Amino acid sequence: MNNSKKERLTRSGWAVGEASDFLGLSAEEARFVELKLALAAGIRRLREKRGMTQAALAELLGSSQSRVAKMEAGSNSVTLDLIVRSLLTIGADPADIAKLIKGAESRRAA
Amino acid sequence: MNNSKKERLTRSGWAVGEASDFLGLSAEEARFVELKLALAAGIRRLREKRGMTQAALAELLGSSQSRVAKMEAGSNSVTLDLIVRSLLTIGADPADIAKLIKGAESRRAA
DNA sequence: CTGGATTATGTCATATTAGACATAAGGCGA
DNA sequence: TCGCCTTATGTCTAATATGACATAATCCAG
Repeated sequence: MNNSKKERLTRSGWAVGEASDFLGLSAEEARFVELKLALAAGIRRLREKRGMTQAALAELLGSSQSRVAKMEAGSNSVTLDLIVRSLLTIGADPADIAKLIKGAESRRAA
Repeated sequence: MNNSKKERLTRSGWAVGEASDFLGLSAEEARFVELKLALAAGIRRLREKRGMTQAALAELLGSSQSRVAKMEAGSNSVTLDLIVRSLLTIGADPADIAKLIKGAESRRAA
């Protein structure tokens, strides 16, 4: 689904507020990516707050350090499922997740 | 990851509030499933509100009726990615999604 | 009840993601 | 600078999800 473009974009330094709609990205796709990035950021934040390394989290998840890295980078090779599961695993509850998602919307107003 | 159990459970008539932790489901897994079900329910609600049929939504999504059905059923053969994408496509914004997720938490208190 | 439309379920082949592993790159203290 | 620890990136194979198709089950107007 035309990944390479998006990938290059989101990968190389996109601020959360503007994975925008100017290339092939439909409005929904853009929103989807932002949402994913917001959650990804949440993982990193929580992980660091707990003083965990990526490797530690990976073990907790039964996954690998590399996947955690990709996850936190919001790489498009990782699914929302994995991200959300991870959030739950490090102790975020649905309310926290909801909050992260709300944060994703309208950083656009800026 | 021990799907059959969960599948049978969630499939055959599980109310949203209690995809609970009594079989193999870890607490996080249970929360994850509930969250997914809540979003799935959101899709159906929105779709019906728009007077769309599953087939119509499917076309809009570039998917198929059967997949939409599975999606709304919260089948574990559908990813959160697809569900969320669908929500965005029928016009839900991040705030709506956040709301749905909040709804998922603690219908447990009952 | 019958028929048309909608939704549910099951099964494929193909595409995408998973964890693993190797290895590079980036701190950072001594 | 040198190591050491952590994070980033790339690439495999196995696992899983995808859309498609077929077909059953529901619903409901007439």
